[in-house]
Order: sequence, then C-alpha cells, then structure tokens
Amino acid sequence: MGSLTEENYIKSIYALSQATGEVIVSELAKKLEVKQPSVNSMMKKLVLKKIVSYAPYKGIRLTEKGKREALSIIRRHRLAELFLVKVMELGWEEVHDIAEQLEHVDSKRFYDRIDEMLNHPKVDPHGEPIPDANGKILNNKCIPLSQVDAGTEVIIVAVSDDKKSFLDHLNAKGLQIGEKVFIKRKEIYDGSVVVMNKTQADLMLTHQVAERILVEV
Amino acid sequence: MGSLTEENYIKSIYALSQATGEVIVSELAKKLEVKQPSVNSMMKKLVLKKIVSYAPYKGIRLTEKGKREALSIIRRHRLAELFLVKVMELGWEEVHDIAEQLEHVDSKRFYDRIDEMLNHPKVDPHGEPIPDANGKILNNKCIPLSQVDAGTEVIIVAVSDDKKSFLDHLNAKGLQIGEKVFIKRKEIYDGSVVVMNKTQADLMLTHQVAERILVEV
DNA sequence: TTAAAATGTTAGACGTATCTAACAAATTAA
DNA sequence: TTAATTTGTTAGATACGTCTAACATTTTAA
Repeated sequence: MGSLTEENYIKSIYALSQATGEVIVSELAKKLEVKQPSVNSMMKKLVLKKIVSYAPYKGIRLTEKGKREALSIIRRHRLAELFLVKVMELGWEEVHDIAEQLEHVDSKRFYDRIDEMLNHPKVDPHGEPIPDANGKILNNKCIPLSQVDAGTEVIIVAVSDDKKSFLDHLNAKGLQIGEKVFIKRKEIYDGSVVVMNKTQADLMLTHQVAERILVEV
Repeated sequence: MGSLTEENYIKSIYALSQATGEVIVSELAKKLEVKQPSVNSMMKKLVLKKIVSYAPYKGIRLTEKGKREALSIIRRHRLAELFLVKVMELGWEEVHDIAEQLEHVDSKRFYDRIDEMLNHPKVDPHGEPIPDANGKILNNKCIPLSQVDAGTEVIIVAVSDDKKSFLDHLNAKGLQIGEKVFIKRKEIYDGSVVVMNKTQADLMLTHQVAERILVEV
C-alpha cells in the first residue's frame, strides 16, 4: 500500500476524472493545494507503480489497479463518515475532516467491523455509492426521490435511513428496493410526492419519506 | 502540534522514563526501531521545541510541556483502545495496532465524543490509567490479584502484561477488564488463587497469572 | 588503571514530498 | 498566423526523518 500522500493523489484523481476519465495537472494541483511540479513528479512515481497512465502534456488516467485503489480509499472514507454520523452521532458538517484522517487507517478488521455495524450500506445519505469490499459499486449516483421531476420513471435503489421503523414504513406502503416507480406529481405546498407502481395507482409519500428514498432514473 | 514521528518519540520517552524520569538514547532507539543517530537528531529538534531537556551524553527528560503533550497522546491512545473494545467489540488483543493509528487523529471533537460514549473512563483495556482532558491521571491504586485476601470481591482493572499470549490466556479463561471477581481461596503451597465470577464458580489461576491481573477492591 | 566494550555524536548521504525559477509546449485571441 | 496566455516540465533547493561510517566519550571488566 502507498503512502498517505499517494492515497490523497489517487482519491483526487478519481474524483476529478469522473466526468471525462481524465484530469489535467493544473486541476489536480489546485485540488490538492500543491504546485504543478509536485503533481508532475508524483505522476512519474505513480506511472512507475502502474497506478496511473500519463505521458507529458497529456491527461492523467487511473489504470485498473489505480481505480481499484481509489475505490478502496473511497470505501474507507464513506464508511468512516457514515460511522461518525450514525454510530458516533456527530453532525454531517463536522465529519468530513475526521473521515479524511480515518480513511488512511490501515486495518481491514477496523473497516470490516464498521461495515458490519452499519449493516453493509450501499450508499451514503447523499446518495453517493459506497464500494463494497471487492470494489463493486452501484452504477450511478442515486438521487432522493424528492428531487425527481414528475412524469419520470425511476428504480428504487437504496434508502438513506436504514432504521427498522423506516423500512417497516416502506414495507407497509408496498415499496421495495429494486422496484420501478412512476412519479405522478409533486405537491409544491408540502413537498409530498404522489407515485404509482404496478400494484398501486396513487401512493402518497411525504417529503420526509421521499427524501430518504434513493432512486436511479 | 508536532508530526506523527514526533508524537511517537514523545510517547516512547514518556513510557521508558516512567521509572527513573530519564531515558538513554540506545533504549529509545531500540523501542522505536531506529538507529541512535536518528534519536540524536530528533532530540536536538525536541530540545529546540522545549519538549525535552537533553545534553550530550546525558539522559533524556520530558519538560513540563513535553509531559503535557505525552499525556494528551496517551489519552488518545487509551480512549481509542477502549472504544475499539467496548463500542466496536473488537478483541482486546487486536486493538493495539489500530489504536496506534487512531491516536494521531487530530480532532478534539472525535475524542471528546469517544470519551462521552465511554462515560469518561479512568482506565483502558490493558488497565493503564487514562489522563483526562486536562492531563490529570487518577492515582493508580490497583494491586495484583495475587495480593488480595481470600473472601474479597474485587474488580479487574488492569493487566500488567499486555503480550498477546497473556491476553489470549485470560480471554480463554473468560476473564475481562471491568468484571467483578470474588476471591474464594489462595493456595499457600503454590500461590495459586481460586476465584469465582458470574459465569464460573471455581476458576483456578496460577500465581504467575494472578500477579499480572491488577484489581481494585 | 588501563584496555575493551558499550554508548553517543558528527558528517554526509538518501528518499519523500514539497517549493521556486526558468524554460517548453499547447492553446487562445488578436 | 503570430503573439499572448495558459499549461506543463526540468533543474535545483529545502525540510523531514532516516541511514552508514567514522570518531568520541563513558562505563565495565581485566
């Protein structure tokens, strides 16, 4: 495993290359708050380690090995954040910096245990997917049902609240993960959403519920 | 705050100078698994930072500032260990290496929250006292189980040997830090002690083991 | 009490990760 | 299409923490 610095480079490359598959040196330098020559020399090192592919004046790309490494770091970061919020009951606004440090803890046991305590979560409450121990990740970033436009058909992918009471509530409504749902309309007044699925023609969900259901278009 | 390396030096100096108030270069080098010149140059640095007092060919001593720093690191280490055992339910033989990493996390909030969740503990899983947020350590009035009179009920507070083999042995016997134990009798012949706890009516401990278990009456 | 052994120090090197200054290539605008 | 701007690279310096080799001091034992 690489150094803390290497891990930070890999994580940033992954994040910034999401859109096009590539990052340029100046972007990466800005993100990491270092100068371009620092990025340049780190790229030489990561090329030797077969973490990135890079040629002078060209874009930076993660190799398969690099992607695997990135997903592992992201997994640790997101598990740490969720753990800090759900188990340690810290606020979402204060956990990022701590997770930034915890993600570098080198202990499979530590993260397996966190994963277990959180019930193997697939997404974090912002809908960002959490890679599993093998680096598998839900395809797209999901968004809360409350943010989908009326007239759209979506698939329920996850919930951002796995408390039993919430799951019971969904069950009672006849909603299940993996099911298709059609958004009929959204009430501006209270943010509630009316949906339809194959068994129900008019199912009303409060905003509180709709924002905890994560979907994929 | 100093670097991770500095923190490790400070922690080791504290540990090794417990008995006499001093450490010598070679001891410290051995503990940290570095060569003497490395210790030597770090001492020059820590002298400038007023963390240690040191003169060539003399012993190394923590200053008041150094002691404060050491207690803060030790507090974080021991809180981390206890958290890993009590909250995350990891075995007390496997938490040391993880705590070694967690102790360097820089977040007052993180540690305050751990302290809170553990109810402001006074001793860690290996029984060592935990400094409070101001660096105060509770007087360690624990005594070896082997020195307690028969007919007494005590609480296991610490072990004086944190080698894995010893911890495994205790685990196998079903003994845990924080548990009550009643001393049924002591064999004069070999110094062994027979105790009772809520799960076992007649548990025999050799003198060798009993003298390494620290208890509070 | 002096020689051997243990312990400590200095000097100089190396790897990591950073920087600035100077130069080179690519892109954008005139 | 040429000049200006942005972007990228190289070279060389610095700080940190480590090392080895050589030398100095202190302690121990003969």
